[in-house]
Order: sequence, then structure tokens, then C-alpha cells
Amino acid sequence: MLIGDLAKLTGLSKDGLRHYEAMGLIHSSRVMAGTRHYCHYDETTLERLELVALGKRLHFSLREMAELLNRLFRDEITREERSAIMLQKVEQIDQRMADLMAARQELLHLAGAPDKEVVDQRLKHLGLALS
Amino acid sequence: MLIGDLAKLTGLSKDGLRHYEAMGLIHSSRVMAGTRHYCHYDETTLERLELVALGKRLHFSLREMAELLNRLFRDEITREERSAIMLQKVEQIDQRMADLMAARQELLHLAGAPDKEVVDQRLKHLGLALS
DNA sequence: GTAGCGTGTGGGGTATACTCTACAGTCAAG
DNA sequence: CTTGACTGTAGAGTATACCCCACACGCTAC
Repeated sequence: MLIGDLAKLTGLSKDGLRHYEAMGLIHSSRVMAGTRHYCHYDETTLERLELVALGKRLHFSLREMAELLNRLFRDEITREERSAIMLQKVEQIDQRMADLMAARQELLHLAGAPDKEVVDQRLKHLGLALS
Repeated sequence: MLIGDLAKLTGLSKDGLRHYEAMGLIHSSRVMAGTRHYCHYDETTLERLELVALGKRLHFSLREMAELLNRLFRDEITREERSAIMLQKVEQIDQRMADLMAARQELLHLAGAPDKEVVDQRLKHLGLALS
């Protein structure tokens, strides 16, 4: 299929898809038409794009995904390695959360801790609690 | 003082300081010397830069800080507004933490939850716990 | 008086993830 | 056979926070 179809099916923009292709996340076969060519995408592209969506949710960068995705489609990733990759990302996320948590505490302090319980209530809604 | 002194006192690079000035975080008086001029910074610049450091810890952008800093030095920010600003930033942080927390959960799931207790142990070290 | 350090300016580059614009060719419908 | 929709390419622009380089000038020490 052509890029317009892919865009409609995924809800992504054509420019975004071209960007993904430039980043190596998806691939196409070039089909000639007169002096120029068009890019044809097969159905695995949709699988790839679903994995890209997953990767974005999981806070992987496009660069990280480009590598992982290609290795994944060549069956080069073992269960153990996959697990390790995920846990490594968890560590990065923990680091960022620690950073945010420290800022949060300092912000509440600077805010004059107006209603600590009410504010921390939000954390619980997020599935978190201070320990 | 000149930019080199400021750089040494703060540990920031001259280029970084020039960037801050271009962003409106600090200001200088231009003193002529022949055909050109030099930028002189007064002591309040150090105070400003300390606030910039604080702002960075608290995840304020330079653009946000430029506005806040100038208003702060003109005494245009009431206690109530300061509190509101901090709490607004807390909300943004909560949003990002929720995002990260969701990703974290999904990552652990995809990792095969190898040793959930051990991994969640790290969250406690960060001052957090699942509720 | 010249070497060397410090300085301001302008511009480019890095990283991330795109969007937008202009230009030109292809193709189907009318 | 022309119009309109679609396509590829190149390049610029957005946002954030800087770094690096070259150039030319100022000032001080020698």
C-alpha cells in the first residue's frame, strides 16, 4: 500500500511516517512510475507501527526502537534479552521518577504545603503513595 | 564583573551564560572599550543564577524562568501566586509521573515480572510505594 | 610591540520528534 | 486534455538547552 493508506489506517501523518522511515522504523519497496518512484508498504509495516506505538508508551526513543525493531523482526532477541531491555528501561524510569519526586517535594515545600493531604491525595489516584 | 568571572563563580560555561542572557534570565550593562563593548554583570546576577539552578531542579523551563525571574525581581509575585505556580508545576509533575508509572507497570509485565518484589524494592528506595 | 588571554558576534552543530512548505512528477476522472 | 488528488524530495521551522568554532578586537605582561 501507499503512504496515504498507511496514514489513514494508523492515524499517523504522512510526514510522520516518512520520518519513521528515515529513522529506520519502517521500510518500503520502491516501485518505479515514469521518471520517479512510489514507496510501497506491506502488512508487516502495520505490525511495526503498532510496536512503535507500544515503544512510545514505554518511553523508548525512536533511535532505540529502530534498532530493537529490526532485530526483533530478524528474531535476534531472546526472551532473556527482552526481559533485560525492559528492566533496563524500568531503571531509567525509576531514575526519572526519583528526580520528579524530589522536585515534587521541594515544590510542595515552596508552595507552603497548603493542604498536604489534598495534594498527596492526587498521588494515590496515580497509583502511588509516599512511603 | 565580566562573563569569565561569572563562569568561574557559578561553574557554568560562558556559552551557557550567554545563552541564559539571550533567554532573558540574566542581564548585563554594556561598557564601551574602543570600538566594541564588554558585558558587566552585577551581584544580583548571582542570585538570579541560583534561582535558575533551583528552577532547573524543579523542572521549570528556561522560558518559564525568564518570565518568573523578572517578575520576581520586580516584586510582582504575591505569596498566593507563588504557591499557585508551585502547585501548578506539581500537577504537571504528577502527570508525568503517572505516565512513567504506567510505562513502568507495562515494562515489568513485558519483562515477565521476574522478581517483582526485588524490582519494586527500588521504588521504596526512591521514597515511593505502590498503593 | 607583540604574544597571549579574554571577549562579543555570528553561525553551525547536537539530540528528539516531528510539521510545514515548495516543487515537480504520476495518475484517474471528467 | 486538463484538473485534482496523491506522491517523493529537499529543506526550513518548532521546541528545549545548550556546545563549538572562527573571527576580530581589547588589554596586559614582557
